[in-house]
Amino acid sequence: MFSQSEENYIKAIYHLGVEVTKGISTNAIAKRLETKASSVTDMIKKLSEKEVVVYKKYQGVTLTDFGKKTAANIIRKHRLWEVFLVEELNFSWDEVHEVAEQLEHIKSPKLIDELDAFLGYPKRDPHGDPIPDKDGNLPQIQKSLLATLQKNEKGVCVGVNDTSSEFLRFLDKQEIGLGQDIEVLDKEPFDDSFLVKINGKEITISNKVANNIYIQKK
Amino acid sequence: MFSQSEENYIKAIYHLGVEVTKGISTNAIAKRLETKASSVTDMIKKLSEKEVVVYKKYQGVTLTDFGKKTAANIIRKHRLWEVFLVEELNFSWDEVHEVAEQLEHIKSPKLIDELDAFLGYPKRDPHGDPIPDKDGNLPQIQKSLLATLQKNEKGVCVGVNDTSSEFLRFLDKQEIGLGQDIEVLDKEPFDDSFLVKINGKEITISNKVANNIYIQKK
DNA sequence: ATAAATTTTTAGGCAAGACTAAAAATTTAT
DNA sequence: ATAAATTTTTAGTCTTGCCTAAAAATTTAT
Ligand SMILES: [Mn+2]
Ligand SMILES: [Mn+2]
Ligand SMILES: [Mn+2]
Ligand SMILES: [Mn+2]
Repeated sequence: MFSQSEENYIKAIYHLGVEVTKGISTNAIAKRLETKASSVTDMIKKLSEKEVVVYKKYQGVTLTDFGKKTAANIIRKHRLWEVFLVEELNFSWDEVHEVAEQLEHIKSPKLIDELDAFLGYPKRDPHGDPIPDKDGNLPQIQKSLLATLQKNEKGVCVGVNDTSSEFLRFLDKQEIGLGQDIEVLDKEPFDDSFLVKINGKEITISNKVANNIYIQKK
Repeated sequence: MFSQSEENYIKAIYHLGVEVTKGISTNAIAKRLETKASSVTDMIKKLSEKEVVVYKKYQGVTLTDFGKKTAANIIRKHRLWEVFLVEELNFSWDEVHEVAEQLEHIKSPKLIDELDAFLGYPKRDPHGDPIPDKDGNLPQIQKSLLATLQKNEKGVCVGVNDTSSEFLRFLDKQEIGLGQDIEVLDKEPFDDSFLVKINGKEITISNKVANNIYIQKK
């Protein structure tokens, strides 16, 4: 069994390691967990002894298969709880993260499977992120950033990159959410902003925003 | 905010303090939490500084009003989660304790109120114990031990004293549960056992068992 | 009332997980 | 290629929460 702290490190390493072949740097982990590099080195050594990561001094870390599976399980719990909070307890998608961050550490073999069944085996969390299955398999869907769409292309919103409350509330205000159809009417070369049609309305979206919305082209 | 450990101490002191006017002894707390007396003394000092308990050396501790309210809130969370596990996630009443012991420490103002509403504001947990309201008020019901019933008296099962898995599974086997009608047909002076009628069946119940079942006379 | 037994506290330590400051290694710039 | 900058590790410390062993206080027995 892993401590809460160990689990947070494992999850951080997993997330930092998506689409990266090299070892994850000490500093990157420290930054993500808002801690100091020296603390990370300490923890890395422990995780290395527990065979969760492979670690060579100054080379960064990589998750072992065991580590990846462990990470997937924590993420599975995190995302299932997020679904529960939004679907059953009236949380909005910008309120769930902090609580799920705690709930993901609850240890109970039965709890998470029953929760999964109770929720109807959801495939994605409230932010559009896929929920790993019991064996840690994570279904990848094909998605692209709204920013990559060309003029007159259409897509449907399937996720967000930035999951901060600020951004999510901004999207709420603009009436942008998962499943929403989005059409690029025009691109402004001056500031790379987008004129899009959402919900029948035409609105302007900054490049930064367009780079934080995932869509599926259609 | 209190740490998980602090919360467990507060809860233990609360439970030990029910119907006791004197201070709760260090040893009693140690026994309940399966820890050492010296550890208890350490923690007691900390809780005393935080004004959760009143403590005089060698005199045991008493919860302050603030401490009582804090305890009630933890117990509220524990019991609401137990209801959730049994009512929604197919846990049986002997499986919930360990998980609720973890869930009770989740910090979220919104979570527990929404859970309460989601569950339909339950008044009692799966073991018949009352659920404190938001302000820490705990409705006391009138209940007595089955062992206090006289021959030919009847009652309905409203709770259990021992909440161990062993005892609860034993009750399941005997088909004894909350809401069950129980009639004392006879008392055996030799071993103080009881002949009772439950579910139309006549069964013999040891004195020990009779001292762990709460009933409401009728 | 004194002695014995029990309870409680103190003293000293340990492990986890964090931190600061300094040393060592690596990477980047010139 | 060397120097400068950056990253990473080490060394030493701190807090929390636990432990054992011993001392002190209280309670119980004679
Ligand atoms: Mn977490
Ligand atoms: Mn999410
Ligand atoms: Mn607990
Ligand atoms: Mn209960």
